[in-house]
Amino acid sequence: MKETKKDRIIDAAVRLFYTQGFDGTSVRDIASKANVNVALVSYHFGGKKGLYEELMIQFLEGHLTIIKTELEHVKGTVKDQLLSLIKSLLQYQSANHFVARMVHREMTMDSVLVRELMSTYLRKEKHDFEVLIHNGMKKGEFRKQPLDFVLIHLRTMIIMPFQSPHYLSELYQITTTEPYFIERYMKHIKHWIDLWLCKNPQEYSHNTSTTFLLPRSIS
Amino acid sequence: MKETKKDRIIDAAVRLFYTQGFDGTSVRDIASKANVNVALVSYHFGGKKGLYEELMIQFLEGHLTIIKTELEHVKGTVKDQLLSLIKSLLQYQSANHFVARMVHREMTMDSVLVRELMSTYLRKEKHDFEVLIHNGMKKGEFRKQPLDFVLIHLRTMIIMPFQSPHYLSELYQITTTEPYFIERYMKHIKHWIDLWLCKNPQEYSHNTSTTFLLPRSIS
Amino acid sequence: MKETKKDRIIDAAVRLFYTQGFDGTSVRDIASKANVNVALVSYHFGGKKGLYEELMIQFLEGHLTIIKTELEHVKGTVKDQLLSLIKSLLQYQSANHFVARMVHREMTMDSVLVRELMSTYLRKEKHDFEVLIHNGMKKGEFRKQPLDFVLIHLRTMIIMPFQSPHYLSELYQITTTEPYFIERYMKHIKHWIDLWLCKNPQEYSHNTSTTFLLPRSIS
Amino acid sequence: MKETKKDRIIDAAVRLFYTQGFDGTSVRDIASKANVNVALVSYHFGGKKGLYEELMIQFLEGHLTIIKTELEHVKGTVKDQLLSLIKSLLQYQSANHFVARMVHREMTMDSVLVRELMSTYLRKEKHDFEVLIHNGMKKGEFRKQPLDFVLIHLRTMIIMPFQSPHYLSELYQITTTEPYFIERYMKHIKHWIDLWLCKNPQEYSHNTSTTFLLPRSIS
DNA sequence: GATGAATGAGGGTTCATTCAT
DNA sequence: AATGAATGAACCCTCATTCAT
Repeated sequence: MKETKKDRIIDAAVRLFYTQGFDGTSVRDIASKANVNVALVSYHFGGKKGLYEELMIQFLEGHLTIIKTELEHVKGTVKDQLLSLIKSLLQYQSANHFVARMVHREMTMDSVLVRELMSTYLRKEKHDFEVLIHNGMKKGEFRKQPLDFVLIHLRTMIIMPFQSPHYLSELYQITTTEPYFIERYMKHIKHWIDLWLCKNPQEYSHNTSTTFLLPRSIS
Repeated sequence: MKETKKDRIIDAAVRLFYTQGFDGTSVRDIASKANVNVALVSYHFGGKKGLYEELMIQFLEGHLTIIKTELEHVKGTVKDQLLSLIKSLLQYQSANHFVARMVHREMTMDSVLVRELMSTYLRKEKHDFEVLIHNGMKKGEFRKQPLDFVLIHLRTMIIMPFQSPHYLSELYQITTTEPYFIERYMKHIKHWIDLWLCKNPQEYSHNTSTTFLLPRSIS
Repeated sequence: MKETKKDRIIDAAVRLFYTQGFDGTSVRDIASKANVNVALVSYHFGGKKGLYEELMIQFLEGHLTIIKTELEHVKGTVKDQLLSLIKSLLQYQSANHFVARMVHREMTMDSVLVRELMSTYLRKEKHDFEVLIHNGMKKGEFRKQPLDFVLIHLRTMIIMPFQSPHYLSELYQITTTEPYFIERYMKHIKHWIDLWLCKNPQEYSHNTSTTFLLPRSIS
Repeated sequence: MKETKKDRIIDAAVRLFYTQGFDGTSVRDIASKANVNVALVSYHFGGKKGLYEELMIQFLEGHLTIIKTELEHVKGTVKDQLLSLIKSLLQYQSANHFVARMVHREMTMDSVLVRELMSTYLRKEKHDFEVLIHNGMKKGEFRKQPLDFVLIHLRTMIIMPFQSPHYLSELYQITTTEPYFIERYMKHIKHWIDLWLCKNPQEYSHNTSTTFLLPRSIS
């Protein structure tokens, strides 16, 4: 059950890519952090780029798997399905938050790799969400409205905490990987769904335990 | 009135950093794209890093200037102020969309520079928005509610189109730099403000000219 | 038993530093003279500076080792010890005359490295000679006299032929690395010791086989 | 009577060459230390090398001038002439100790320049000393003996304090530029001349005011 | 599976100098 | 006399990868 050198490389790589990006990380950095010979990266992954792509693809495939599983197994209203799906995606990112940030950042690049991954994975993701929302409309649960900005908005909310965890922690002292964070954030998203998608929005009960007003320095 | 070599360097750098990131761009790339000697980068900016930071800081200071100017000059309801401010920020980013993406991406890094810039610029930005929203609450325009996620949500919406323009264009054929984009997107944001912040949300009139239903491939 | 590339680098470096000094020698010079890839210098020695320091330290440690060995093993009068020690040091420098000159020149610089090496190696050397001369005085072999200039004078004589071999060869056609040179020079030093240190100086028999009078061009 | 920029360059250059050597000093270092535009070095001296050579030659010509003047004007015994000459040379070097060390170090290089300067200046210097010592022998003041090592020894003593001032100050706390140093050192040299050159050596009176025995740590 | 030596390419920066002003 | 912009060459070093062991 021991950790292989290959695993050690992956661990080290994830952490370094997460912090410094792809170009900012050298194979030597990875190897030395993994306490492993430099040549081993090329041996196991066919080079730095191969390692990187493997990490990206692993993450994105897990992502798609989550979506697929959710859509197949969850019953109930479309809204329930949607909420369950979002929560799963948040948990997935939280469990892999190093890779998550790495992927989200890389996706802002203009590389051949990104273009390929977008065509392959994000297009699928987009399609699944489209179908889901569309179902909600057909069943009368959701208000009819243009889909594009809704989908984009939804995705942005799902991704944001793991794309800019640094911003949240630095300016709001919010740790996005703590288990309680997801619950709090889910309330926020639920509120958005009620307001934006649903026909008869429930009243949103404010969680008064959190910051309600401005810090003293402002008032 | 001619374009100096220093300007040419800036132009080239912005485009390359935008596409490939900081570590993915070499000074030789920049110099050759600017049709300029390599040494000139060090001469004018004290090195690649200096050039990069200068671009970041210029952008962020312009950003803050916009906010300050808006808050001082715009009259009317708080909602009007907020909408005007957001529109200005979108226009500013659109006018500098290369640098914008560059900055937004860099802000997801864990570097000393980022930490400094966050403390300096983003903290101020956060504070100004806090005051604005708080005013809206005091005057009874906005519903009272916890501020943190509202602020984060707001900022995410403002930044998103320029942080991931690639995603929008690739999957939705939306060009974020076209003038008409801002108007469309402003409607979206206005809707969010009405639903989320205001007490008596106006009815949101769907712009039926845009995609209403799913693409044919789905139905 | 073959010569490794590392050795080849050392050989080339020694010769080049000797001729052109540290700053006057480039790693490319070294690598190409050693018929070796440039990167290998950094690989084996951690860079040009590392290589340089390794050479310096190796030489100085050998130097100290000579002194220690001599002082431990040589019997007889103090004068005998002194003469034997000096001869060994001359031979050591002669055997490593490239590095010797390199080191002696570097020691005239005002660098952090030099300050460290002086504190470490030359202080020890000075101390050993002090003890030796002091012993000679206690035993009545040497005349009592202030030590400072004596030590400096002695050291200068030992070092001079290898610090300025060029001067000797250019103006006096004296090759400091020929074996016969050391014997000739030892007579000179022996004379100085007799005159300066010893109580009853022996008569100094001039070696009439060497230049006695001025060259014809003068007379 | 104001200091011209040209002078400022010379001052700065002397100090920097003295500390870091020729290759270790950049034109920018010099210009910035002199508070002067970089291009001015090329303008006034035709480049870095030109400046360097001018400094070397100025010093060596002053050196030769001293010798010439001394030999023409000083009367008395040959020994008196020699002592007066040596003292003048020490004072000259002391007055120009920055350049002195710079020149002495450069003279250990194997460059075309050095070869030329040796042929031109040091050969003359050697010749003048030869004549002087030879005169002393003819007049019966000095013992007849081979000249080569005597001349080399003499020159080494004259140069040493300014070639390795750092060694003296670091290990013996001797400041070679203090006025009193020359007087002390002259006694030492006088002693050597008495012992080595003269026929009836006077008794050497030890200056008991200086370190006589070993430091406590040794005894 | 794992390693240390070795490499060619390219990294960013500094160099001394030139030139128009 | 003096300058700031500009340059081509060279600087040292690190890069990802290969290969014999």
